[in-house]
Amino acid sequence: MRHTYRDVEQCATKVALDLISGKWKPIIFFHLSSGAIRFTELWRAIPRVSKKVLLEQLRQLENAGLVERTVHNNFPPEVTYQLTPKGAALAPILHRLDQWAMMYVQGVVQIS
Amino acid sequence: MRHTYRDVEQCATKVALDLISGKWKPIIFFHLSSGAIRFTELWRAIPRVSKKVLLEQLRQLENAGLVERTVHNNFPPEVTYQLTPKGAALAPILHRLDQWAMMYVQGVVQIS
DNA sequence: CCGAATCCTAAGCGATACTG
DNA sequence: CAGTATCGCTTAGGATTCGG
Repeated sequence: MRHTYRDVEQCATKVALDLISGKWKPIIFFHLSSGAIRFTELWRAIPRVSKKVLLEQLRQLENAGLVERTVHNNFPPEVTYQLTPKGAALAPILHRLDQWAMMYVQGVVQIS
Repeated sequence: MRHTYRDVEQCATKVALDLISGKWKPIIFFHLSSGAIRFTELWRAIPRVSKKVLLEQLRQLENAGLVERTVHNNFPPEVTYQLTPKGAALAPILHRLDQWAMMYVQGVVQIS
């Protein structure tokens, strides 16, 4: 007997994927896993993304509780972003996805 | 020294996420992990998706080599879908995402 | 039963210019 | 340096209809 979802959002996998699905979120995650980083530094590390969009993605991760935004009262302005514990808990899982993808592109996926 | 991606698509995590990001793909994955299933059976198990969209998602998974489509020469027509080994190799990773998401929605994410 | 064709809408993303 | 505002494009997804 197969299970039936009444609502799409009841699928936990989808919940997780929605949180990290965004054109630049995986890359943001990648960079933040090295530690806190300033906005402009992150922006320069990711070519071809507009500041507006990068900020949108960061806001979404922040609202999801995966990223924390810290304002340092300096001049010139300094704002850093870093992973929260929730976000960091995701890192090892994303790392496994990473490994899978590397094997995937080589067409040699066998046992995980 | 931080790494810089020249192209977004070089991010392996993004490659993987792109393959499984789609409104219904996680749910399709969930159902197919129970074994092969007929199209209409799958369609009925996922309420509120049009056949067109469900077919699109299946095609994409098929083109990605994660799902296999089998035509049985019966009448009435019978077509079943099932995970390929590549697709099945993804299952345990998705399962961990699942566990993370369940803790996430409870706000109690600690150590993975 | 399975799938293709058409039309439509909402959302994501991008380019650009501007501000404290 | 960090962020906002506006505009326009492209695409994913959905409703519906038709066909083998």
